[in-house]
Amino acid sequence: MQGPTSVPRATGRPRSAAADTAILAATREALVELGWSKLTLGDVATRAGVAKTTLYRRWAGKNELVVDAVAELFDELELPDRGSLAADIEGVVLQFAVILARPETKSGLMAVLAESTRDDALRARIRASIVDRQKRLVLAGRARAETRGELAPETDPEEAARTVDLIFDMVAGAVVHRCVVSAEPADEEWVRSFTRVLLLGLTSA
Amino acid sequence: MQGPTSVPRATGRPRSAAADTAILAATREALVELGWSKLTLGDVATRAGVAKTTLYRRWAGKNELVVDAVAELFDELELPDRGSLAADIEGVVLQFAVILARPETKSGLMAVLAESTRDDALRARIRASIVDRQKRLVLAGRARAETRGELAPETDPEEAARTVDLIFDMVAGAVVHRCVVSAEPADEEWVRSFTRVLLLGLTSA
DNA sequence: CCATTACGCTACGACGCGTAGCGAAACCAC
DNA sequence: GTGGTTTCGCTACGCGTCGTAGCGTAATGG
Repeated sequence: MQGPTSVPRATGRPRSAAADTAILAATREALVELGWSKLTLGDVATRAGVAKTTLYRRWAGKNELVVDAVAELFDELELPDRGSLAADIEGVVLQFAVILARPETKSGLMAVLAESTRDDALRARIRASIVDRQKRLVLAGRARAETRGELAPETDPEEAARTVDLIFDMVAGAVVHRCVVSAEPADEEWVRSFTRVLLLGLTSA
Repeated sequence: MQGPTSVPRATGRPRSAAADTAILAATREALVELGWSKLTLGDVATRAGVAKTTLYRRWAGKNELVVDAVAELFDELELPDRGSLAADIEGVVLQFAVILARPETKSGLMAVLAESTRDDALRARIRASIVDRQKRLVLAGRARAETRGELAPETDPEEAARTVDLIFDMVAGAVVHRCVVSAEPADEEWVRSFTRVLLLGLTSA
């Protein structure tokens, strides 16, 4: 999912990897300054120092380009061991909030999500590049909590999958809504309150 | 917040109210068929049977038009008394999910939210027309639960406001994420699971 | 050296945007 | 009625972006 058409030809002049990174960086820069609707591919090409045609040879359009540009922002998410399930969740939620606080993340992610409601291929690309990629955090956190004895190991795999999806919807949904719609900072205090409600709801079973 | 410039002139030809409703309906229809980015104001005007200039006399642009068109969709939300707090929440969450399942709601709402990240005036319009307008449901549900004795009355008004905001972020965020990002139906089973976690988290205080 | 592919550049038609100008229509005050 | 005022439908226009085609050049491998 990284980059455009990831099929390297055996012969001929190879594609410039530097151009890829320059284009994606220029896209994020343009997202910050212009937002989604005023972002033009010609402007991105100029910022990146490449020709507009080069951009069109690698990406089909605005949507695909922005998905790749935004996806890289989420790769820095980690799940450091903070000793308890509550602390682990607070940590990763706070990281998520920091990334979402950036204007390029908000503008880009929301816009491609809006487009994905009428474009199944785009939605699949988003899921593969961003959503499913980060669901690993939920799985890792659950596994770590089970080894600590904080959570009972789930026997039914289908039920476990449903729970993971529910947690992901609740965490990502609440943080996005807080940052984008309510437009107020998801700071430590808010994250603590949210984590407390979530964890109490999950463990009071 | 209803309609465009809500200052009726004392003299002169009055603005056609039928044109307003026709334009908003045409906007929703175009959102279903074309989505946000391919929606053009010329096309909307043709569908509504009005001139393009008439449209520009009432709305400043695509953003404001779609906000008003989408806001009407949420006005049908109600909070019928179902006997218990859990049932009340399940009912309103399910209504919310039904509205969000419509393609015009998903495409329109997500798009204007994306634009609002770079436009403070638009964000204010969204909050006034949609978000704050529906926060009444949370307040009504809490009040009803207090009279039932299911919830202890909150004494600190500031703490109460924070709790209402948190609940709203969790409910709206989770449903939106489920419908738009996960792209799976927020059916009765999912709503029951979600409500159970939310309610247990809130009442285990 | 030659085939192959990527690159930069220019130019082009197509299309939506947002506005200006016009005559006709609908309303109110007198 | 009559005049003043505002809206409406229509046409036309300049502007900017889109996405593509064509060309010569640069970079790789056989």
